[in-house]
Parts: sequence; C-alpha cells; structure tokens
Amino acid sequence: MTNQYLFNKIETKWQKRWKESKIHSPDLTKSMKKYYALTMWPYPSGDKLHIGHWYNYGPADTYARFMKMKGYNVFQPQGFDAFGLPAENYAIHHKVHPALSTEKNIATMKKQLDSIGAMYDWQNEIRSCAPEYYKWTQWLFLKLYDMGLAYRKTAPVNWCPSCGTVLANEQVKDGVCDRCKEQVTKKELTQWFFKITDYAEELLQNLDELDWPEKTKHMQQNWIGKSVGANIIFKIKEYDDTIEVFSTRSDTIFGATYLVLAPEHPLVKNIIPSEYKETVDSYIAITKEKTEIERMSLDREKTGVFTGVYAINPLSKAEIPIWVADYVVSSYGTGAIMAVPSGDERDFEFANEFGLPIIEVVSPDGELHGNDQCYSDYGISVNSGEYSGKPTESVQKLINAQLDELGCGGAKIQYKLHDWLISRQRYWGTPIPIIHCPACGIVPVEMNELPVLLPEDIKLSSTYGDELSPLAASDSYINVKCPKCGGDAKRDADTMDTFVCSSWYYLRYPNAHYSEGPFDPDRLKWLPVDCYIGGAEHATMHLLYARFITKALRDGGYLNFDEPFTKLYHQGTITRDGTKMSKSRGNTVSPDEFIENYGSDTFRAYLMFMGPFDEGADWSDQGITGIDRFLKKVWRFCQLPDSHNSSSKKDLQVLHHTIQTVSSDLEHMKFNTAISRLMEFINHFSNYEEIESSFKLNLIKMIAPLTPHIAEELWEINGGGESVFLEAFPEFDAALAEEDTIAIAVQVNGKLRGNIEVVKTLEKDALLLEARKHENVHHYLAGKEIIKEIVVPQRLVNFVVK
RNA sequence: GCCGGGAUGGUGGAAUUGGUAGACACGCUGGUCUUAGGAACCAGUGCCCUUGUGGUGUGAAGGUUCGAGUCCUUUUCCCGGCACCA
Repeated sequence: MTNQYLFNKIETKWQKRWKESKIHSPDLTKSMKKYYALTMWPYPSGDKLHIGHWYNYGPADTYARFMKMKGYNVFQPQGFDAFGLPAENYAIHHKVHPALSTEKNIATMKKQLDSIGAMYDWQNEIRSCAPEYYKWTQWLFLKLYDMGLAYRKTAPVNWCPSCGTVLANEQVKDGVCDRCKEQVTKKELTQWFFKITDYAEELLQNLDELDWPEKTKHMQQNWIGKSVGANIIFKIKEYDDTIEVFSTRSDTIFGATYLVLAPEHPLVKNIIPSEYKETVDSYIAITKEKTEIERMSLDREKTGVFTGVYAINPLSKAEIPIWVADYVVSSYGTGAIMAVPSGDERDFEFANEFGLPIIEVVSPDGELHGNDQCYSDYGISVNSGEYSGKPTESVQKLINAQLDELGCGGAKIQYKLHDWLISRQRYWGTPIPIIHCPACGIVPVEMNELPVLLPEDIKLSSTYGDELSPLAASDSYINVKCPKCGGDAKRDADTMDTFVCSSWYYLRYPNAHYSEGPFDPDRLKWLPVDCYIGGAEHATMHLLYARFITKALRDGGYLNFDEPFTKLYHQGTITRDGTKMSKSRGNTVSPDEFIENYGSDTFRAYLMFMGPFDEGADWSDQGITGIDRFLKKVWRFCQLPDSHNSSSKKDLQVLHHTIQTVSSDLEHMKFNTAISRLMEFINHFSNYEEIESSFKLNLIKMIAPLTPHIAEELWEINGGGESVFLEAFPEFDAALAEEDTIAIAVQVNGKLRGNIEVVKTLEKDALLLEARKHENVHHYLAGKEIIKEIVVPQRLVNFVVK
C-alpha cells in the first residue's frame, strides 16, 4: 500500500478548498428546502477553543452536513458574542483596549474554528461589538421603548460587587453571581427593564408546540411560575393605608389570623407606632445582615416581630395583627401575605412559635378536627360564615367574586417571572441610546443618529466598584445637547446586558451586513431557525429572552412567526474523572494536542463516539485510538482495488443495512451508534482484497458528515466529483437490507436452550418443529408436558413445560 | 422540601420500546509477524463453579408476565433545576 493517511495534509488542503470554492455559502436569496442550522455563538474571552466548544460545534456540523446530503439547502452561520464582562476583564488584566484584545481573540478563535472543518458560511459572520451590528441592537432598544416594553424604574436590584454591575434575576444563582460566584447584594437603583412579564402567558403557552427537550421546557415553565389565585386588600385599622396580598387559597380567608409583611415592604417604614419602632427596626437590621444563603436555608427557625398595628379582614371584619417576618420574601407577589396557620405549614409553624390563633377553615369531611394540625388540601369549608359547608373550590370562586364586588381585590394570576433588568454599569457593551435632559426628561436618540458609538477615551477599571459607569467618566461621550430642546443634557451612562445582543442575532445572520435595517425582510423567509444546538445552561436566560424578543418584534410588525427556534437540542457535558472540567480543578483536556496527534476528523468523531450527544461522557485519553484505527481501516478499505465480480448477497445486505441504520441514527443525532454501525461495516470487509467500487463510494458518503476531510480526500482519490457534499446521502433498498435467514432463540421455561437458523418466511408450525428438533432443546423437553408454545415471529420460541 | 434525568462488565457505552443482555470500542490476556514496537493482524475476555451449550447476572427489595434492563410498588445513591413562591 503506497498511499498513507496523512491527516494533516488532507485537513489543511480541504479547509483551503472549501474556503476558496465558497461551498458553504448557500444562495440566501432562495429559500426552497431551506435548513437554518445554528449553534450558540462563542464568547471570545481569550481562551482557546475548549473541548466544550468542540463538543457543541463538531456534532452540530455533522448534523448540518447530513441535512445537506439529504437534499436541504443548509445555512450554518457563525459569529462572536464579543461584548461583555469577561472580555472587558481580560482586556483590563492585559492592559489593552477591549476592542483590540477582542479582535485578536476573534482572529485566533476563527482559525481554531476552521480546524473543526465545519461548513460555516463566513460570508455572514456577525460580531456583536461591531457598530454595524450594535447599531441595530440600539434600534431594538428604541423599538421596545416605543412599544412601552422598555422602561426605567427604581427598584432594589442585584448588585455584584466584584463585577461592579447590576445583574438580572436570571444571572443570580443561590445568591451568588452566575459569572464570578461572588455574593450578590441588593441596591436601590434606577435602571432600564424590558417588560418580559407582558409575555409571561404566551411564553408559557407556546412551550407546548416546541420541539425542545422536555427538561428545558420544564425549567422555563418553573421560571415563569404561574399561579392562579386572588389578590386581597386589607384595610389597616386607624390608617388610610391598605395592604394587598396574593393568595392561591382565598377560600381560607376566614382562617387568616394575622398578616405578614416582608422586612423590605415599603409600608414597614410608615405605619409602625413609635413604641414598636425600635423592635421592628432592629429586626429589619438583623435580617438585612443575613445573606441570601442564610435566609434560604430551610432548617432555620422562623423569626418575626409584631408591628403594633392591626388589619381588618374584608369579609369577616376580624381585626388581625400585622407582623414583620423574613419568611415572607419581598420579591414575590406583593411582599405581604395573609397567614392561615390551619392551612399552611409555614404559617402553622410561625403561629405556634408566637402563640398566634389558629382557626380551622378547611376540613376533609366537613367535621371539625381541632387546631393541633395543619391541613393544606382542598375540602369542605368550615368556620367560614355563609360559605361553611360548601366545597372549597367553589368557595374560592364565590369569595373572589365577592372581593371584586367589595373593591377589595378579586381573582388574579401571579407569575414568578420578573421584568428583565438590562442596564449594566460597564464599558464593553452596547450603549443605551437614551439622553437624559433636565428639562425634557428621557429623550430617545433619533433613529438616524444611530449607532451611538462607544467612546474610546476610557480609563478602564478606574471607576469600577461603585455604581458609576465607566462611560460617565468620558466627558466627550456623556455630555450632549438635548435633541428636543437643545439644552445641556447627558447620555445614559450604562450599557446593555450582553444577553440583549444574543436575543436577536439569529435574525441578522441571513444577511449579516444589511445596512437598511436590523434584518432584510426578504431574507426572513430563512427564519425561524430550524435546528438550534447549544448548552442547557441557557434555559432560563438566553433561550427565554430570545423567545420574548421574537414575540415583541412580531407585535411590532417586524416578524411573522412566533418562536425563534423550532427545534432545540442540548449537547451534554464532557467530564473528566466524573467531574466537570475546569481550570481551577486542573482537569481540563486541550483539544490541540489530540488534533495534532490524530487529526481533527478523528477528534470530532471520537467526541461523537464517546456517548449519546445529549448526555455527554467522561473523557478518556486512550479511547481515541479506537477511532484512529477505524479511520485507518476506512482509508485502507477505500484503497482496495476495484473488483469486477458481482457482490455477494450478504455483502449487499450488509451495505444496505448499514445505510438504513446510519441514516436513521444520524437523523436522530445518535452519532455514537452511527459510528458503531460503520465500524461493523468495515469489520465485515476486513479481510477482503478487492471490493466493488460502489461499496467504497457509499462508505465515503456515509462517513462524510462525521469526518468531512478524509471523506473529501477519499472521494477525490476514488474519482468522485468536485465534492462529496454535493452528493446525496445513500438510500437503502429495504428488500436488500434484510437477511434471508434469521437466528431464532429457543427457550424452555424462559431459559435460552438453543439457537436455530431458519429462513425468514418459515411458518409457525414448521418453526416449532425445527425448534423441537434442536438437540439441547429436545433434551430439556424430554419427559415433560408442554403446556404452552409461544412464538414471537422472527425472534424466539418459548416452550412452557411442566 | 419540590420538579426533572439517571444507575448495565475493569472502562465508555449498545439493546428493534416486553422477546437471545453486554453491540461497537477502550483496556486486559494469549498468539502471529518483526531487530524492535506505544505498528498491524488473529483468538479470548460479565461473574461463579464441578468447564456443562451448567448456574447466576442490568443500584437494592418485592410484584405483574410464558418471558422484565425495559411495566408496577417500595427503597438507596448520583446529576441537573427550583426553593419559606403564599
């Protein structure tokens, strides 16, 4: 054999050819049989491509290439989520301007992305930090502002001291910053929000129709957190103020024996009588010092103090004490509850702790059971005035109606979802296109003035750590004339959360350099994205934001579809020794070393072979030799001299069966088993010295999506055309794929006692006869009475004997 | 605490959805070729034993069935998400 598999030479050769021939740039003016395959864009923070990138992009490309060979017009773009904190921190650390370090990092990353051998259409590359892109992110902001979906409010927000910026709810996990793991504190700030809550119901409803992992849908469902109940307004005795609470169990209102306000509730400041002030203030001071973690820990005892004030139950007119306790959180509902100790475990515990009254209002059977236990299910109302004796579900409806009539509340739906806080007190992001004028207030920048460019004269890191944004320090940037009155005004000093950049980027790819608008209306026929692949960690962030922005733009008249990503897939995680790879653990695996030794085809195929794509697998250094051997066998097989004898029936059967299983596996992204099937194929022919040419060509087409470089080279060597990716994926012939004879298992009492080889068409009776003839089976049947004979066509025979 | 997902050889993982458990690989053992091999090829490899087409075996214990990795009940552990959500 003269011809050796020199992966290095082959891979550079084909990467160059693909680039030159622009084979990966489809004609986007035509959308017949379009297939928009997208992966989540990478974040050029300064690291090399790590194994996680490869595990996302390699298999995703295999799928895209498979779809192309299935006859689709595939568009697979790539770009860079280049704005953001890590990029800015990287720049500060290396003492360069983020624009420069980002550009350098992107250049490195692009080279590495090329080594994957993916069919990226670099003609339509996007960088979120490019003015030609962020101009339209600003456009998006202004459109949302026009639609009343972007607004400013003062609220206690999450502040990360280490990042020096506020964070959205979604970016705080267990009380710490999702990025840097620093404790997040609360700050009262005036910030921009996007009104995602307007879409809570639709975001929830549409989940049903999406071809997404159930897990992800569940997470979004929980995050949106819909609960159906009622709001109830309590008057405060001797005050004009009222307290509004939300309850899912308004039917238990007669059992409300006290109200609880969260320590952060605004009324706490106003209504406390002087003799109670000291106690309440010191309690609030203590709770403030507790961290989120401490407040969330479950086993801790309930604490609280009485305010000295009473509220009046709108239905029973009972006077009930108002307490302050930190088991009520300010961020949900109204930050206040009516406590019904007989029907809620938490209230029950609190009432017992502080000797508050308990009134039984729900009974499972209509009888009274006393107050020494809590019953939280539905049942029959008791001790509830005119409602007593009725089923609680109907009581709830009646009470909601009555509350409404009395002007004291009524039926209400409450969501956990909060509006999206998008202001960031950092430099490296899209400037918010708003001017604050002392005379005119908030004035949006005119559309034709966009983009509002990021200033370059910035002293980075100088102002970080307090709430003043770096942009505020740039005089040339911050000081402007008001577009309305011409007077002195200031620009908004904040930039937008990077998730705003990624909430719409998929709309721009089909015409990435379009200058007339954010997206070419004509190219929208490429939308929505047919298949989106990326990490599951974005379930309640990016993936929720993108859905919201799509719906908002639809309502603005810019889009005619409801959902951005028709089908979603998450790659799993590659672990090392059972744990996540991380630099701090020192258990990372660098792809480069393996690509150098084995080539990128081998590397990406190995990643796919390790385990199911959505589950990931544990990395092993030596496992890759299996793929290495396989590709060498493929290479050798494709160098075999052509045979001119017609192939055996068995060979044809193996070929067609392989086509059948590999097609179906690739279709379902079961890359690991697809590779196994191809290994079986190659093993079948391991000792052949010549082979009919069509076998080679079919094999090459089948491995092409998985290992594109070697496939192209072998295709060329075997006299194929310009590129194997212009070919169709092989079709199988069902008749040829089946074997004539099959092995039937013969069991006696469910235990395997033999195998028989029979023709497929054999009738049941003949089959039983054959089975009985089997020597070992015969032995087990001897002297026994056959009670039952079970025949599973083409599988097994089971004799039940006594 | 609640909601998801999972547990199969020494290792990664297969299993037509109730029908021969362990495909395909890695590793290991033995062999062939070789000056050599971290190359290639061949054979073997769940466990146990009395080596028989013997017993046993899919986290554990029960159950349904002719037949269970797959269905049901109980239970242990692991991973992900949410968490005093009223």
